[in-house]
Amino acid sequence: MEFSSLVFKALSDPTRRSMLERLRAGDLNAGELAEGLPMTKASVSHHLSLLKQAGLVRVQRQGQNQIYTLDTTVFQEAMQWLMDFFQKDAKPASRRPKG
Amino acid sequence: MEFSSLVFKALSDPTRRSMLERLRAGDLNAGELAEGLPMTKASVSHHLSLLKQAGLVRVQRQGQNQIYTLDTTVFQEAMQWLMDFFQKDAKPASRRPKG
DNA sequence: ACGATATTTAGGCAAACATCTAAATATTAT
DNA sequence: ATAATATTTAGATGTTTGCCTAAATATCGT
Repeated sequence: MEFSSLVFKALSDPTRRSMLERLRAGDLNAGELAEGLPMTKASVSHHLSLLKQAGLVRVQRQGQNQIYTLDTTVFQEAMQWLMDFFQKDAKPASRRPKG
Repeated sequence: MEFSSLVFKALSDPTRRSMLERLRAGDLNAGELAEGLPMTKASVSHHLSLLKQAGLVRVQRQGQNQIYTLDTTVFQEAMQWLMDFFQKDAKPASRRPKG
């Protein structure tokens, strides 16, 4: 699946957005991310997998825990796509390193 | 469905993103938006309906045609949500560069 | 009003999604 | 090696999505 589709699809679910928002305050492991959510840890794991696929989070094992961290690079790319809609004439898409 | 979910879900489909990108160059009617797309006009209409629901486009009849226009307000709101992930106001993430 | 054109709505179908339970994997402690 | 803990993966199920064809609606030109 296309990269942008993966990202926006990942962002289209309220559970996943809530997870991302909680990660703003600092890294959390899978169990912590599952706390307070009205679903099983298996389901949370599935959501995390989608966020990871989209590149919105990175994960790193620390003992028995998997620690999730925001990866803001992709946020920036999504933002850039949206921002382009405010430039009147430019041709769309085609991510390039700003030049 | 939640507003943000509607918006990101609308953006998560490549056909719909392509439509939005084409609308950047100027308003188009449904038929023009359907041109070159590998699907029926009925399917295009369905996509347009989702974009409209998300508030990403406005529509206005002109004779037999329905003219679609970008509505950048919602783009701005989505962008704001993404942008908040770069504000350092929250407690800084405890990230180790590598281990 | 009638027929042509533009577009949407309705009904149906296969694929994808969100969720669950159960089982598997990875790590730590004994 | 075994048990306990943390997390993911697999399999199942109901819902949603994206597409189609066929039918309905809206407008225009005659």
